[in-house]
Amino acid sequence: MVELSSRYTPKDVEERLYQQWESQALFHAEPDRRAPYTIVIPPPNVTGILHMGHALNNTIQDICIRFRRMQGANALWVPGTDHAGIATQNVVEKQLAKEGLRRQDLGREQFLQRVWQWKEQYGNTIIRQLKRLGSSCDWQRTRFTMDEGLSEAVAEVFIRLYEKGLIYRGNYIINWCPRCQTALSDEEAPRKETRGKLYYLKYPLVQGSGFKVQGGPRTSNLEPRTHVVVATTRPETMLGDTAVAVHPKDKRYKSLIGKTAILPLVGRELKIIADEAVDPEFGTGAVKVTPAHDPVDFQLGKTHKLEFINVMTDDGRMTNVPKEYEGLDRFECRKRLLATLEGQGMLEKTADHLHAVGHCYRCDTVIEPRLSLQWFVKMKPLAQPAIEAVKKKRITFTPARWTKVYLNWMEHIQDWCISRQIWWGHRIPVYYCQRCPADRVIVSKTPPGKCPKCGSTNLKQDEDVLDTWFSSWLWPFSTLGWPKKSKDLDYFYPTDTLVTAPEIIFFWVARMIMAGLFCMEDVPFRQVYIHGTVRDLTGKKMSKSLGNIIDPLDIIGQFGADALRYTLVTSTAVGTDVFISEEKFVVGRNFANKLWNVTRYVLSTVQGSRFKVQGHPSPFNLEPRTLSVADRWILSRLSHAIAEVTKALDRYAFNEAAQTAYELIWRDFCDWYVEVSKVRSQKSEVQLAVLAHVLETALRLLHPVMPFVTEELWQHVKPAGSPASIMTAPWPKAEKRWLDAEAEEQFALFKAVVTAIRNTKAELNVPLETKPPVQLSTKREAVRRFFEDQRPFLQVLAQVGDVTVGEGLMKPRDASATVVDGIEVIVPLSGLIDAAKERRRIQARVQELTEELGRLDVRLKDRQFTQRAPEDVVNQAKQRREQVTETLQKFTGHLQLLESL
RNA sequence: GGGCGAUUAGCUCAGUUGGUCAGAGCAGCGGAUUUACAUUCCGCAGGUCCCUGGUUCGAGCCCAGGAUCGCCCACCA
Repeated sequence: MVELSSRYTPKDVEERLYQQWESQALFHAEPDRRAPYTIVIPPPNVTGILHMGHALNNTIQDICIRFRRMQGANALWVPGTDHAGIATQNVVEKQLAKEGLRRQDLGREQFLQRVWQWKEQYGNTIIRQLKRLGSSCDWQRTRFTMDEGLSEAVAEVFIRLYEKGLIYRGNYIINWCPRCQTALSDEEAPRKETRGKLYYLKYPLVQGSGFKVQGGPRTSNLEPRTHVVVATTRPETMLGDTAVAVHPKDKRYKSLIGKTAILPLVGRELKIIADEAVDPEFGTGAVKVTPAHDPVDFQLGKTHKLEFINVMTDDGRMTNVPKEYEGLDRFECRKRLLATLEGQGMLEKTADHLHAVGHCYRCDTVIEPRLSLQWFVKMKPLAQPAIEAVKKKRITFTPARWTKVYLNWMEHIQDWCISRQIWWGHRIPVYYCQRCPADRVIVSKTPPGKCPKCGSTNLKQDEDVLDTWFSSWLWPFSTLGWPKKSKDLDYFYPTDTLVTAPEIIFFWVARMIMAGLFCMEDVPFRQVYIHGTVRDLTGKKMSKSLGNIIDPLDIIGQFGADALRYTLVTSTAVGTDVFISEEKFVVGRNFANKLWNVTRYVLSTVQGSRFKVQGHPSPFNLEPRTLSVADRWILSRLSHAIAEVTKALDRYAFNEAAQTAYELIWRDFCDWYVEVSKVRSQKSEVQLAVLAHVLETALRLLHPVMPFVTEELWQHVKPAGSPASIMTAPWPKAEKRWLDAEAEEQFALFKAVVTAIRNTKAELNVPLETKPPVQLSTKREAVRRFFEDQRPFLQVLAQVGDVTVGEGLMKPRDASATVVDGIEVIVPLSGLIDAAKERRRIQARVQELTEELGRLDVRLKDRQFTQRAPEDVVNQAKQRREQVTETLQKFTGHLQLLESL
């Protein structure tokens, strides 16, 4: 606890607190008698640094967990990182490259040592940043997907799946990244709309295959057909073509079926086959078939027993091709090949073509679909129960629309390629006996001593490692001890809430559900909240390549983590995207500052009184009779706010929760209650109690959103017998007995009258210190009595002199009168304003404005300006012109009024 | 080719089941400085709630159609 200075300095407060929180293990949770509440943190990539997406994600989770913790739940939030196989390996390889080394130079073992070294040194960055953000994770439980226990879980689930026949190895077309030189799952190879070309290639027909065409491509109409034209976006793959396919019902090609074409440049004979898979509408209706490099062609190859010719190496160079192309990069080969074909007149035409091309999600290299021997997980049997679980609402999505997205993906799920040709990761627990046939595999958690079949000790482990997600999908239970039995697992599983971004639904959410049901026979969590994407003000996703990143750590440095959290959370309605700019964080900072200062004020009023703010009894029992209307009003507002914030947090409406707390604290408490309180006798213990109580409660109410400032301030105002930290203080209860419709109505009336008087004074530029007498006229007797009571408050808040309350009061000729809620507010004006002085002031201002208007007019009439200057500059000038005109009119009105006085 | 979301004040956005919902913040403008807070206070917003129909006593809010923008999914080479 520190002395509260006049300036709020989030940096100092936050720095101190977050280190305290960490060392005191305040967020540690063990199974006990309380109801558990568990939240699953998406383990961030170990190479990652905190970006806005993380900041939003973790702020939301932290709000949830702090909210539940205060509600008395045994709240557990297990933090950690995943090993991010490809990304981490890339990082370390880059490091090596600076030393002129490749990973192969070190060898597998040494390379892995380097990666571990790197992990020890840098892998903690994001964890540290999450702490700085205020995340109240159980840091003692921090896990890493390569930890011993989690690794065991990976091997265990591999074996279980294998034994159930759900893991298999086979040659299929997979997504290959030639840069990372590994296979990728479909999810890791997102498709991007790409402007490409569609090349129309002529494949000559073997003599005797030619014939007259009926309505084929126009060029060959009525001529003896000498060739068939195929269209392709990846011409280089033609070197691996082993057939040409057409649709069986396509009249244009009917008589070509069974004939033979010649592959240009190579000279290979290609059978012309018929298959329903061919779309007669696309291209020429004839398609080249490259079974080793395209998923559809692969299928064709299988059905028609074609040859599979792989024409590319692991790094995307050509192989098994004519000499002049051997060893060329795939795109270089494409260029040269097209040039040659064109020279030979074999390139019929080139058309622009928009298509979706897979890109590596780690390095953005264009994916090469390629035939390769890999391990796969059979997904359909795993997906079925996962679909059921969601359909039966054992898991619910918020917003609900994501349910459909999830179900749609699950229903069309493809098998999952899980082997990766990298070194950093969980090595596949499979061994091959060198003496037995190659397809004989031994699946084992630990290296088997000898082949169970032939007894040979010459065994070799599979070289590949597993997809990182193959360990992440076990996170909800592997972090709690699975496959071992544990108290934690019994107590905390299934967990309650998962908070994540939409792009993670397929990668992780869906797979966790499948893994949970498979391994634990229960869902891993009950609610999934999908928040939005963080975007800049133009709606673009924040990304390094666009250069529109706002660094959360930067914001924390400038405005504080509380400000960051507040602004992020108020900028997003349930499940909508978050649009932010740097200025928006000022709002959060100002709010923290406001809290700081109002606390200072409350503490200062108490000083010297018998009332003790810190340690005052709570819940306090006040006699309703002793409360003023303002007291009753603010207590009522407080109760409403508590109910609303609680309800909002229950339904993930974080923006509404934050907004409600903001309105209560700033608009109601600071702007009105505190101001009113200044009028009353400082010795009023009732008032001091209300001030302290409302402030203290509001701090608790806001704590999940702004943990640092609320913790610090709460230490100064907490009631006797409170816990050491606001984090474990009870969540505020909405006291029904404080709900007070009458007080709310009366105080609203009071505010309306004050505002009306302020308006009148402001309109006429009555100096603040001038206190005009005011008459309030109304027929309602109760209202008259009320204002009689409120006279002193009215005088201070509206800065007025005598207040006359009556019925049917006469309005003097030179008085201003406004009616609010049936009350006529009469402010006599004569003698209030030094008319001459005011007239001079206004005239001077009018002159200034007139001159400015003149300048603007000249400018706007200048064609050079209006036509050549940037549009927004011109618009700005126009806008300014309107403003000036408006202001001038206002002043003219004032002048007229002054004349009439 | 499917699916989803958005369209409300100059800007960024709220508006839970249709009836004080036409709002907030920022920007702008006019004013205030012996103040808990200038990271402040007071006052000022007339915006066809994208368009067109429909349901209803009544619609930003429900329905149908359309427009614009954005996102996701899909093996048309």
